[in-house]
Amino acid sequence: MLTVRFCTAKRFSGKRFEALGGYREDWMATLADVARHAGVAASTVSYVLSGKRSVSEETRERVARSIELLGYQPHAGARALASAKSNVLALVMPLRQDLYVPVMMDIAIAVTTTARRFGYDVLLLTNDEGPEGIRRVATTARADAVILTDVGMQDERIAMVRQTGVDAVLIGVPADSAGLDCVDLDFAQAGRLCVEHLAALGHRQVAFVGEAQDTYDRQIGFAERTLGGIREAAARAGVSLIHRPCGGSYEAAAGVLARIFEERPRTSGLIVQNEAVIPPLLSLLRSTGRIVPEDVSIVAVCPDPVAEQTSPRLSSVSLPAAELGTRAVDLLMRRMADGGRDEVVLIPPTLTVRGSTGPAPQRSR
Amino acid sequence: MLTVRFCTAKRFSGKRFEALGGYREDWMATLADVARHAGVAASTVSYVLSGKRSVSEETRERVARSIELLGYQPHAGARALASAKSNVLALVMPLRQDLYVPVMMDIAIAVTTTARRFGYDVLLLTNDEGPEGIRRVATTARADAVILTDVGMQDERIAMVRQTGVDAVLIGVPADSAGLDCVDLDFAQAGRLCVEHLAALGHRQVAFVGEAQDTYDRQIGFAERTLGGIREAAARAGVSLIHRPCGGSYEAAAGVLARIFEERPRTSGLIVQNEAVIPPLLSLLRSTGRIVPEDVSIVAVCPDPVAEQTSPRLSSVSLPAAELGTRAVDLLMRRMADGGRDEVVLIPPTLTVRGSTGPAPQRSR
DNA sequence: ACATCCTGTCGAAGCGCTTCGCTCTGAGGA
DNA sequence: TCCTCAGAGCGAAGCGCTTCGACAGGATGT
Repeated sequence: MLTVRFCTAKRFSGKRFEALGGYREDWMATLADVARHAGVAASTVSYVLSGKRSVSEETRERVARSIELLGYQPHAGARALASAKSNVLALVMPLRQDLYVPVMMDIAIAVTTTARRFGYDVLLLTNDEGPEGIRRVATTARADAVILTDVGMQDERIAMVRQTGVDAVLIGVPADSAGLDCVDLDFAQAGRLCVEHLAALGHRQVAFVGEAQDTYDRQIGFAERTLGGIREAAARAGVSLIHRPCGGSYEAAAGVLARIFEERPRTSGLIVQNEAVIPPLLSLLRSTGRIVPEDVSIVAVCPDPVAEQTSPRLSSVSLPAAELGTRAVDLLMRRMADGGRDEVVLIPPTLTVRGSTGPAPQRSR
Repeated sequence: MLTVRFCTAKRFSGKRFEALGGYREDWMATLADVARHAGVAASTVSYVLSGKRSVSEETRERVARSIELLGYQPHAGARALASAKSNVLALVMPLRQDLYVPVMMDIAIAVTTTARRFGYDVLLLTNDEGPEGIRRVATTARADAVILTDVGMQDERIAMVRQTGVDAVLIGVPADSAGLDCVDLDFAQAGRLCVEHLAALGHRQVAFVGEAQDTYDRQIGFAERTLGGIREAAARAGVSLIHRPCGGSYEAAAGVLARIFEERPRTSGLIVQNEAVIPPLLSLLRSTGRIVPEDVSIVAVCPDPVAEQTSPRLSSVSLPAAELGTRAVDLLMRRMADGGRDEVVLIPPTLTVRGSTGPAPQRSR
């Protein structure tokens, strides 16, 4: 086998370096070195690498051997400069770190691994740079495209995307999605599924423990859509519904829960969206003597692992975070290749029945 | 005010472009354009930007105006090529996504925002590329340095760091840290604090509910060190200790807890490290009729927000995830500037007493 | 008075890669 | 037989920026 002889992070080569003083242990082969070693022109090596022109089988192999032997790796910056493509995409993470952390994490990981499959690397942007981060990354050609997460109905980042004309895919759907590619779970349908499931089990009084109030204030799309779907299905199924936003703390959950049963003691079905609330909620129900699912049924909208980590396991509509990330990258790649379809991809939700839902208790209770 | 006239993500300029056909709405100013507009040499503009040579106040202002007017942004790739510095650092995320997700997230966010302050962007690497990802990113000059998280006592990525000679900082401390900069919470001390706190409250039988068994199998540093600290302090304080690894699921927690009280019914103090276990644990204690802290005291090693989201709030040694990220970047910047000090920075832990710990119950119980 | 040192600026070379246009061969069609 | 054309390879120009050496001219030291 041939072995890599030199391969280090510091690149030293070229005239500038040789003029400076010569040999170094840590030396990086350049395309020119490969060409020289293989006895061909630099352009030929480039064509071998890119496949953009045909190269005879023979030279291709010779070049490949030289590449291997010299441990050649193309310089990303030089490539970006010459080809006007950085092969990097930027992932913009949400404003608040407190919310749906596991979801964001899954998205980030899925985006990164999927991007790699297409030869792209992922640059992480936090929102403390604001929309300017998008401009910066786009105009300095640090990234070729961006993926936005945690998209609000009105999102200032969208204006920046439009202004710079950078290719983008949103995870989440804004009010005006004209000219944009978006992907999201069909939260309205998710909401409907929850209600229909409870209704089918005979529950007539349902409470929706939603996201924190400020999520609604900021008009984050998925929260509004879920609520919409729930309301619609409740009306259709003749289920009486109350909606209570709820922060992630134990106290918030306690307050909300108390108020729900105070106002409507007959409440037998709970729909939960804010995953942080789930542990407190279960704990509170238990300590107030309500058995799940005999007395109260719970259905959640959350990632499957979360639903499976409680006791009893939660019936839930799963939030396929990884799929969102993967699909976003797919859309982005297609957009960069063929141009955008300005498509809104809504992933159809599925409800998995686990141990937290059962028939509504008899009236005689 | 002067306004930016052209500013888009697509860059079109230079001879290659003009030869190709001329004017486009979306046009990007280059350094040469700025120079021409300001009536100076390109190098002068460069020096204005970098400050590496003195430029008269007058020309500096003229150049600044031109930059503003043309909406000039330097091309990252060109910079990287010419200066042999990408101004990017790579953050390598852990193998498993299941563990300490909020911690990783905080680290990622802290690293990103801190890096920005130094003019660096952050590239996200997942471990499914393995150590090769580090090589790739280093040898293609996509990143100037790397930050490793979730470092094991024996970590194959370290060999790659040594081999490529890329600047690196580890979050976590490996068995052999020679030639490396590391930063971590002083987990041994954290463990000691937990034991000492319980001992001071009179607890004589303590159980350590640790990380999942495979975390110990993989010899992740922090898990071993915590255990070490706990053992040492227990021996010193005359506290009798058992250690039970515990996965994150409800069932695992139930099993471990049951076994603990079976083996040693007098157990009155619990130390918890795996934050996923906390909600199930509290829930189980309640349902088996043990009151916290009257019957059982709990002290956790976890991020403050986690400790504050339960009822009762947990006395805990805080895991300063954000600080780890910030410090890692600081170390890295210093390393790139002055060379490495090969330093292991251990952040001194602090224990915050909250509602979950109290005096040990009387023997007569 | 001279050699010497800054300061501020310029021009040119260079970073490592892609891509365009050209040349040369040999095969195939008319 | 002549022309065409695809295949294979080369050379050079170019991407947009940094940096080195040079140089003009004024200030400084002796």
